[in-house]
Amino acid sequence: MSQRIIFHIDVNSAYLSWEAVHRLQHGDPLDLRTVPAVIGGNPETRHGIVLTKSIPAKKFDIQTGESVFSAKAKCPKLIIVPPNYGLYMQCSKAFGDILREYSPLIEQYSIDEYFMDFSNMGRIFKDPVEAAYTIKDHIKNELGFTVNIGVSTNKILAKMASELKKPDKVHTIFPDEIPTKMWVLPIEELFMVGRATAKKLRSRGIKTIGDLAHYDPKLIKLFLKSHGILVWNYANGIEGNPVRENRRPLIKGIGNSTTIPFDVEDRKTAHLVLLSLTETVAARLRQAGYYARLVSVSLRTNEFYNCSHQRKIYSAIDCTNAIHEIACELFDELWKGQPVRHLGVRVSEFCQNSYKQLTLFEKDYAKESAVDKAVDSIRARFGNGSVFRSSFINSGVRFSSGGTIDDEEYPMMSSLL
DNA sequence: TCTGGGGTCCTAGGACCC
DNA sequence: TCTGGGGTCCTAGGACCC
Repeated sequence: MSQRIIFHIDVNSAYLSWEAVHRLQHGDPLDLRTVPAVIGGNPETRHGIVLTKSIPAKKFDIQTGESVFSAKAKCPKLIIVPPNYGLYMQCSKAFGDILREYSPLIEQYSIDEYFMDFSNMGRIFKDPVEAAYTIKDHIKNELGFTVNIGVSTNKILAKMASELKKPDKVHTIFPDEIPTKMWVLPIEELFMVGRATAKKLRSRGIKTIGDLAHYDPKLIKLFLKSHGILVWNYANGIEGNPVRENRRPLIKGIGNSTTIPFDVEDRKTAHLVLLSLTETVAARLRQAGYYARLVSVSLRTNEFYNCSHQRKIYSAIDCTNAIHEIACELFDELWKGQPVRHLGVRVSEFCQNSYKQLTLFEKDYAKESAVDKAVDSIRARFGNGSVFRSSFINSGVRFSSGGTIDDEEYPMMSSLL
């Protein structure tokens, strides 16, 4: 088999670039990419973290994930723009459509990243690096935002290459370039080495990707288990997964969680928040055509203590009330009376059919299911706010929170590339 | 002082059974 | 009463990604 050629295409400061282009197109004279700016949530509703920063903002040492408050302290003139996920979905799709003109084999990896298999394009494009420049410029000219393209022989090397100098660049990390381009980088830069792993590696004197690559893999496995083998292979550029066309993604779980604008101190309000979370979870579950056998509730206190509780159910369910009832029981078992900052509901362990045969002590949700079906179709036609439960009126809790159900879902990445 | 939300995968410990 | 392993299932929590 001949050598593969893989591209990784990554939008530079995606959310911020997309917002900048959107504003320019609507007559705003300011290009957000040229000034210190971030996409960030609203601190007043306790959603205040930085999601994406401009390159000028980066010069003030503003980090993704830090609080808007501290980012502002680093740069008082910082412009803060709220996220607009609908816009991002549109940009992501337009971006993918251009890529499809260059190779039929592309895989969306996240909202702003694609892999492309360029192995069999040799007849049309003489030099893959030249082709990468063409694609990069095509996207810039047609859509107005810039990308980095990494070119190599597998996904991990292509992905590492696209992370090198930004923005608007094409880089290669071919196997013979690993020592000069990848091994010199600090260990934190390696894909799948996060804070915890970096700390463990550094405590053993492993400071660069090269240090890890040369370390005895048996010793790495002793203290990092299977994850150690994964990152050791990545450090050596070893990875062989194919670029897969996005088939209907096999979803493993559906969840919805929210930081509540105020601390919840009573059961009743907590149950209402759980209902608003369950509404979207259950609707998405039904839309996917699944029934769930596991319900989980997660909780964060005002002191940032996290805990969760889950229950396996022996007849799979998809009905809002059934899921909500279990979520409330789980919450009541979990909650020790602390002020609650954040709540989450998640369903998983899917199957295609529910067993209609009721076991002893189980409720028949047939009527509720009929109501769910009717409400789903009304919301599909008239919008999510067209029907909601009266219990939310004057409660201070929003009737629906989290992801909408009509948005096209984009695939989630896994650690396996 | 402030610290989001959506996922996936892995591990450890306990229950239970043979 | 005290002593084993091995296997599966369930639950909680942690690590990582964007």
